[in-house]
Amino acid sequence: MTELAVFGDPYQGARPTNRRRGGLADDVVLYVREQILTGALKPGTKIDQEALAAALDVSRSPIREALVILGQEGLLDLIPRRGAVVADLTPEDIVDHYELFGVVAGRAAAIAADTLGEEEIEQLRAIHERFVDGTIDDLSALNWAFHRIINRTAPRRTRWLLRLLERSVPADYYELTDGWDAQAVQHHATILEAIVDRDAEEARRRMEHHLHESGMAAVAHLERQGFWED
Amino acid sequence: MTELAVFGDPYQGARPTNRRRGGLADDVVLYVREQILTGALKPGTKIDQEALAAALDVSRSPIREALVILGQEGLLDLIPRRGAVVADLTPEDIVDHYELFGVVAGRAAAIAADTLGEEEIEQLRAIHERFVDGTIDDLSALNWAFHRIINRTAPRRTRWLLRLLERSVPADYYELTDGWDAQAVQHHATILEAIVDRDAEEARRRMEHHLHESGMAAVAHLERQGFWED
DNA sequence: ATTTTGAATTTTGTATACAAAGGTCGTTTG
DNA sequence: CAAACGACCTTTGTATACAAAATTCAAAAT
Repeated sequence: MTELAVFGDPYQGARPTNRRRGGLADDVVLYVREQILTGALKPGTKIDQEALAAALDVSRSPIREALVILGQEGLLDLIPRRGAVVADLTPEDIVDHYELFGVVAGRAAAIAADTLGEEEIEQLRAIHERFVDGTIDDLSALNWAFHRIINRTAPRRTRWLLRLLERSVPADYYELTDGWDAQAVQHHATILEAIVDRDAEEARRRMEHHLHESGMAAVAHLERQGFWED
Repeated sequence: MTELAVFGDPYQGARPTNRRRGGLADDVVLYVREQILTGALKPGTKIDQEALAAALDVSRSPIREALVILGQEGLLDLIPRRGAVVADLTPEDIVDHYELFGVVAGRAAAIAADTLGEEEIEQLRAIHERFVDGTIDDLSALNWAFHRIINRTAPRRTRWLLRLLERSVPADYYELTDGWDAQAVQHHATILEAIVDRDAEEARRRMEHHLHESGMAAVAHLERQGFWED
């Protein structure tokens, strides 16, 4: 019943971390995004290109490309001729972001309920079961794997948007919140159930709810971390 | 009944065209995006940075920044160390994109139904009426103004996403499709009605439907234009 | 004839140089 | 004393230069 990984773990897959190295700009993006999402860089802070370049020991070329990317993600405000400033990121923004995440992931879940193959549903169930007893594996990876299977079936543009929404928000942080796993297990169970029942609308609603709650957890976590202090 | 524009037309507002000039990169983005969305640049075509720089008479610095932006928008695939390629843009992609547009704009409409002030609803009605007889004004501008009022009330992150979805897709094109106006008028009427009734769920459904149909119109238009020929 | 190999060439990614707009701060002027 | 001005310095935006990876293409090998 639990044997299904013919070619290894079904969730072996390449999480962004493993993704092939691009240029220096990617490193800069990762670094600055981390700084922003951990609260090290407060909203309103101006990004000094020269200083950042010196700190990371690269030239301004990759720095500028990174700033453009972060600007597109909404983490920086790029004001022509006067540089980049860390964008506001209020609790309302986080909640809103997760709400958007919800409607898009909800769409993916609805599609998954309609189109997921039996084998894939079996994979989903297996991952979920591992998630339930939660001792053997890295929970964060299992969580990711669960959503991955659902999102894989979504059309291309939807997958693109999901990736975008996934990275421009604090993640992997709230997952450590005490009690989050228990809640997530419950949510996943209900989502899985709806998918098994081929009930697309229900799958959508439950996924939206799951992400709504995740947003609340993220806000709570950030507040606890003092993200909005000072 | 039709007088309400105290400070001029309620839809005088700054459409992206009027928006303040950034750097050269913005021009390049506009140019390349146009080329892609009109079909002048076919999917799979490689972008020669040097050639593009020469054609637009700028250096490669703004070119590269533009390519990064278009990559984030999903119009280009940026492959490290081997350049940018025009991304696939199939009918399914267009439909999917408008579907996403639908769920996000639907969220905005639901919020609008709950939070729009009476004066704003009055503005909406006025714009809609001008849209109905459709002779005096630029229909595209009125359409834009209608959605603008609804979207203005949405929270920041939602507005950000709407802007993103708006520009990375063929627009202002399908609007010229014969019969589109009539359909749009009907849709707008039903949306307005739901908002007046403060029926958030109905407003959401109707907005989703509106954008679904818009997507179909966009695909039909592109097909008619020979976007997918050759 | 097809594949392989390896210089020559092109093209990308990064660093540096330069011009112009923005910001600073002291002085002047009302 | 406050506001306005302007010379000076900083920082951005753009262009150019350079190093390294990728592509090309012709000759060699199977």
